[in-house]
Amino acid sequence: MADIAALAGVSKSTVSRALADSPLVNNKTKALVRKIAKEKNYRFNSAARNFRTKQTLTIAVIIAAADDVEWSISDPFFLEITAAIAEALDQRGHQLLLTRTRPQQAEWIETFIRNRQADGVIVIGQGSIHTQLNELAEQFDVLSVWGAPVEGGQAYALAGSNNLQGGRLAGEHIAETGRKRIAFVGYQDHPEIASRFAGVQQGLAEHQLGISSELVFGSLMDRNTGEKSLEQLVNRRDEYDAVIAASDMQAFKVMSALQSVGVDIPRDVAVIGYDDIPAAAIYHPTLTTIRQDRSAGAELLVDNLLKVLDGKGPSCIELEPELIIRESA
Amino acid sequence: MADIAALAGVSKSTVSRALADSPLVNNKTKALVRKIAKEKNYRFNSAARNFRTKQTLTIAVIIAAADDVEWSISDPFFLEITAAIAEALDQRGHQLLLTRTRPQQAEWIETFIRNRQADGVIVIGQGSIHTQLNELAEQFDVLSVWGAPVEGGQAYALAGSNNLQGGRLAGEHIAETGRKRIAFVGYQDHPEIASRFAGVQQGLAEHQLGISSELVFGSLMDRNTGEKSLEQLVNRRDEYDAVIAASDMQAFKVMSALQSVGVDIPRDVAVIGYDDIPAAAIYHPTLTTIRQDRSAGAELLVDNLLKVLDGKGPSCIELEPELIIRESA
DNA sequence: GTGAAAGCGCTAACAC
DNA sequence: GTGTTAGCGCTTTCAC
Repeated sequence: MADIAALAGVSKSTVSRALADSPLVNNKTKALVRKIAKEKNYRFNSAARNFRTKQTLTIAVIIAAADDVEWSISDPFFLEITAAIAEALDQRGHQLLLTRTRPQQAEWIETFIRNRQADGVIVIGQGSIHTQLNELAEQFDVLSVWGAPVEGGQAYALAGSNNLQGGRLAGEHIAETGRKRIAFVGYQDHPEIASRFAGVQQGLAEHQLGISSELVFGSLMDRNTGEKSLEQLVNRRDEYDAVIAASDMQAFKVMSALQSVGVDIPRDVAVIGYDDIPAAAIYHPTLTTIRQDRSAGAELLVDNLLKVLDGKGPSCIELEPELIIRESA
Repeated sequence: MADIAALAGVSKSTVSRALADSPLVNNKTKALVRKIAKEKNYRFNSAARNFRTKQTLTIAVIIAAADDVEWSISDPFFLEITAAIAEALDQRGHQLLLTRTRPQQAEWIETFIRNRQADGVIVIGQGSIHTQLNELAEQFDVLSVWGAPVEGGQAYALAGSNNLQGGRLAGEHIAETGRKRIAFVGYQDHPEIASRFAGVQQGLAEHQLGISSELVFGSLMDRNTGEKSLEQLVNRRDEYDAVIAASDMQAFKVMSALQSVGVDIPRDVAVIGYDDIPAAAIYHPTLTTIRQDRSAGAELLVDNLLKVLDGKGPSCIELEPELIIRESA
């Protein structure tokens, strides 16, 4: 920068201002400085700038894993929304620091912020750390979370799809296609899944249907109990004619296991998923599911965070999910 | 830091050294300083540290898209290897800056490095920008690429699975299961896919088999021609009894399309993929495929990069892929 | 409209 | 083994 200043016959300050497009500096000077900077292939040193301005224009993204549930890594939905966040951040002039999942996240997030490695943090999935996230959000206004509203509210900005409505859409659709004996698969300790389940119940109730408790199965992605749940599900295959799964990946597991024992989908059993990941359109039969819009979700997460960083209060917004009818239900 | 120094009755330098665990500083002093730092909840300012040390301990990751080929975003393999890189970097004390894909990558990468936003760059997939990558690597020794060796060699560090061998495994397996009329699906302008195809040919040749040119189809992921290729593939379904696909996602598309018109897999047509993404074990029938180890690949990419950053020459390493036999072939 | 100068928080020569 | 000091490259106040 000093070199540019010397070449242009002005001071470093003027160069700085010219490059920052400050209205203070004369247009002619500005043009000259910029021309020289371009010729000399000048690039600002962002380490110095970050240091000086005390902001990094960088946002950290964490994929929160629910304990014991292999949900995060193997599920394309989380990775896709991360990619969408990268895009949204880029459009707004920010960068994305991708971090590895860790159990003791809350403490870790704090270190992260205080170290000034990122201006803010986006957490995908509340997992089971809502309380810690809340405490953290009360100290630092830098949190934006993808998940579901929690009883008692939350101090952090929240975005998510309307899981209750999504569940209802699934329940209604299943009921409308004439199915009577419904099974549900998913990890209900998770706020989002709990809402989906509640929605399913509502949707079914509108048609005088319900889910009997023996037909509620735990997550098929659980490292410890997933196998067993799937086995039970297969064993009881005569007791239901439809399965509502909490995610597409689980729906695939259900279909594959049932198909292996000769069950025809959807003739014998209808299956419906949640997320609408790309594979949903490719599976045979193609998967009926509830679509969550990742791009819209990502933009919401980013805008929410930027608002919070700007000193505005945390918002809580839910996107409307959409029923995508395909072959499986 | 000044505060900690004052509280401990030592100088800032000593605090800096104590926290960096320098052998220069007396153990007693060190313990005292660390105790106070901990009590006061001191966190170093990484912006300042980056500025001072001229390194960020951050690595940028780019997912390179081949033009017109919707390969990157919708394919879980790329996202998974990204997650594995995050893990590998973390273990080595580095962070991962995730960047959005852009057409004019080469120029962009340069800006990136000169801005000192990252110490190095990992590019996933060479796409069609091998030449630019090479030019860049000659200027800056900060590049590590996932892909396939290119004729004439490359100036950047390269890691990838041995695609020739992977292709051969697929070809041999198909031949050994008694299939005679083989089709291939994939985008051969891509160096990795070209190698896979060559390997397939070799594997088949060992059994006096080959692929007739009418049975070589373009990528099913191509935004413009993908649909048409798939349609052709279905129309000619009586002309082949096996399909070798360049990726699992394409294999799924093939299976789904064939199943929809009543083709039984694997009885009528065997299908084999490449990657072994999680869904491969879930699809019905489960997918026979060539496994690329993402964790090993990610570690290789990171270690290669760290070596290059350390001033050592770029290495070129191929991982041995593995045939995973399941139901589809 | 421009320049001079201070200083962000840390590390690393260098001195003792 | 510890302290003193300089300085990384930039932005921004303050003075003119």
